[in-house]
Amino acid sequence: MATRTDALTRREQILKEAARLFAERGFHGVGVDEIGAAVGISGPGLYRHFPGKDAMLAELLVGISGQLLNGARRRVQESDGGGPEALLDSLIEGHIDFALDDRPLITLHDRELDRLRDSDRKLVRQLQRQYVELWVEVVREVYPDLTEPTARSAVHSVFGLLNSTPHLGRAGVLPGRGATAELLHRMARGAFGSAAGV
Amino acid sequence: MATRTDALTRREQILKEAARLFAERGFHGVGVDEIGAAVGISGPGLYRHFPGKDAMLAELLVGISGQLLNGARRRVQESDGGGPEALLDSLIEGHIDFALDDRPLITLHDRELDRLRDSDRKLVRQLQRQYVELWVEVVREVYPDLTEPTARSAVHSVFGLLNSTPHLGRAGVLPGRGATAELLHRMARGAFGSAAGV
DNA sequence: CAGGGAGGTTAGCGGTCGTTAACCTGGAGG
DNA sequence: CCTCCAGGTTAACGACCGCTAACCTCCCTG
Repeated sequence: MATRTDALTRREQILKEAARLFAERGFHGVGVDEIGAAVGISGPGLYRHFPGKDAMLAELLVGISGQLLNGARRRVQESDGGGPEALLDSLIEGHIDFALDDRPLITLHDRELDRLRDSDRKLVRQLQRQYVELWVEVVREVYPDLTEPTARSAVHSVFGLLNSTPHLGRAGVLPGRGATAELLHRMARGAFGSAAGV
Repeated sequence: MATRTDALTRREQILKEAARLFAERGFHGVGVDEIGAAVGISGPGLYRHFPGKDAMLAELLVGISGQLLNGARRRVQESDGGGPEALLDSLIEGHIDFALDDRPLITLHDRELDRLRDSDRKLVRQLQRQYVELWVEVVREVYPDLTEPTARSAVHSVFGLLNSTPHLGRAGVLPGRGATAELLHRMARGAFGSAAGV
């Protein structure tokens, strides 16, 4: 998942620090000078890499949505034989990995969407919708009693549950990463099960 | 829950509209002129009611946290006899009512906390912590196998689930309010149950 | 009926922020 | 060795925004 070598491109450095700062203080709460300072250059030097501040946010949000969707599609394709239960577990696992490893991005994901230009926002929304629909299909295979609207609501709610990781202790004080992942996984399955008749 | 009559005070109007705007575009993304326009006065007229823009956000966030905590405490006191299961159901119900009826406030609640002055932020955090601890105690009575850190993580996660309502269809297209509340309630209970051994 | 405060108004100041302009510099390539 | 460009720098502009100042006008009260 890294670029080519282990070192980050200046461009990737900028995106990473911008994501962190946007998540911490909000898009409007961070100045370009701060972003520049975070990567060791100052202020307008950023404009050698991005056409503007908006473009950084757009690239981050489109990247997040695309990454989630692509990961889910890959899991669907690699799941021949395991059955829908195993596939749902795989989707949950993938989402949890993302939520635990890229907390700032998860935060941005549903917080700063409205700051995008119309075209970018529509693209992100489309990617998000496809991701949701993919989940809805799998969930309804596992729990056939769920109607489609109910399944969709349930999926959104489980996303809320899984995306709660930024609120779990600023430093991962509580249990270790593995235990947290397991807990979230069990709770997600339990929530889906209770959404259906079970 | 209204003031004295049915009509809102100018001050309450302002708070309500400010909450909506802050939730939609973020604290820094809304200007005082817009807030004023939303209540029919323009710009600096707001300063007859609040010492500054920050004060509006502070009052909103402190109000939210206090309202949640007080509601929960009331439910605890009124629950003599029902047993912990009924009490947990009552807490869940109260939180769902709040999440469904005051979506903008729920959004603000965990999004703009960092924009507060230190003292206000500490107050809000303290109220939030008390609210969480109250839940943790009740949850551990219902599911004694849960360790305290696990129960706390589970509570945060269930909050994430319940607070997902802003993402469920901008207009309540899907099921009706009652059905949504029921669904969220079942999912929350299922999530707690699966967090414990069940 | 005088007067005064509550609750508006508009004009404008001061600071911040995104962006552009103009300039500099080290290192790769012919 | 000259050139040139990628990737910086600082200065500065223009817009916007929070807030204050100064002023106006009802309406309530003694």
